[in-house]
Amino acid sequence: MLTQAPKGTNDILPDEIHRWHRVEREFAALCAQFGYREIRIPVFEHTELFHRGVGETTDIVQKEMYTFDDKGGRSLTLRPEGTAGVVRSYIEHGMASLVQPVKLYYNISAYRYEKMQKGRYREFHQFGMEMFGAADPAADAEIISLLSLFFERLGIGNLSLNLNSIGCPTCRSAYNLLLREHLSDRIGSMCETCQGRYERNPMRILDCKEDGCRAKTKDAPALLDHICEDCRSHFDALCAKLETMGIRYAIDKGIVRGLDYYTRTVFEFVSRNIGTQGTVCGGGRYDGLMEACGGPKTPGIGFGLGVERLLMEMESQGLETPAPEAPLIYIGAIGTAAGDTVEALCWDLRRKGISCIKDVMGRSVKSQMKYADKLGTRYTMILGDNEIESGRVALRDMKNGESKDISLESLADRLQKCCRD
RNA sequence: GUGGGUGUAGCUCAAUCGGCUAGAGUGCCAGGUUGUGGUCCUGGAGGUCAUGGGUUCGAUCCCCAUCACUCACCCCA
Repeated sequence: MLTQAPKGTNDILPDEIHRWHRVEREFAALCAQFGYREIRIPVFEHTELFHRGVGETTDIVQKEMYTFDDKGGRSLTLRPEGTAGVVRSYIEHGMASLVQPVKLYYNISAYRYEKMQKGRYREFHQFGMEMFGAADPAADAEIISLLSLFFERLGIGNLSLNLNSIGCPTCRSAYNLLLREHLSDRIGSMCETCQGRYERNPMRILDCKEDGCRAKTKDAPALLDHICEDCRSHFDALCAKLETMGIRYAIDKGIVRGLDYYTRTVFEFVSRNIGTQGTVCGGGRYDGLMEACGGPKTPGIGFGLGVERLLMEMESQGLETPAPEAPLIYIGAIGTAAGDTVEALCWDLRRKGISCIKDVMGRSVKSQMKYADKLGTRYTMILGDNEIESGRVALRDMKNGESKDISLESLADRLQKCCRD
């Protein structure tokens, strides 16, 4: 226990951190390019916020939250996703009075108490983005196009983009009536969960994986075919825009999205090669959320993108991220007197911005060379009494093993030139 | 929450049909004459054989439980 990370958590080790940096950099750059600004929100919030912002009926709220009381008796919860916190921040800081739309992005960890498996962890990481104030399908198109470009920049191919509209509260309640009617004569023979869904949220029945239930819902009406005129034209406009940009998508009438606050557009980017948890990114429009959280009526759209899954997908596609460069030079020392000189020399180089490594273990010359080799430094040099006296050293290029006799004084200049190449 | 698989060195894995100090490769550390890496050679450190019970003269091996890891269901990033 003492020496084991909690279930569902992972260390991100030095050997792999460059992959994270790469996608983080790429995402931040792209967001900036599209005019989104970064926001950082707390890891925990008042529990109430998630009840409201994620939805009482969701699995997340019902059984997956890390909730605890602090010493002041407040109920707090580790964020299970990012949107609710961002919405809270929007309201708290009066962002309604900022230039509209308000375009935000974030890079967060999130926490859900779940049984873990491939691609699903208790602590995981998300890139996310929210745009507030724009109800137009152009906003939906912008968000989706940004994602599409993100994957393109990373070299990720064949993620499929699935698209659906789940309408607005008005057309959804009309549809729910229709669906109940359609199922009324057979609901008795369906699974227990579905019977529960029948009253609460009949749409979810269509999402049931039980074979028996599936067969019985095969010919059920699809919500997409029964949305109102406004929702329909919103959806059609979005599709048209995607086509204009050459972004390929598939309409999937089955996407429901677990979170209660979604309206109209829902979408996901799905991978087929990283296991059952193939949803790399899921998002959609949530025009009712801001109001539900006590803010001004404000349309919104956003997504969450699973970073672990993104990295898994990249790995499965054989996309390598080059490891960062090794330090430029290793400077070895023979004897304690030389050690002091090397110390001073390194300090000088480091202040000049040159990356150099020296011995801190009092090792033999041979060991120091082996060490330099393992570090992969481009150059090495060894300083002893002779060098200090003559002011000249052998600068060794580790790639070809050749040494050049140079003056100690010229070292910094030479190395700085190397850095520029 | 339900079900399956797996737990031996930092890593990848052996072995003992139940029997002496549990092995290899790799990695790590150090040496291979006095001041120079990669290959090679030698040596060293490193294991409560996941944990706790049980069966047995004797368990790393058999049985049970627990825990962890892992995959799938549910659901989602």
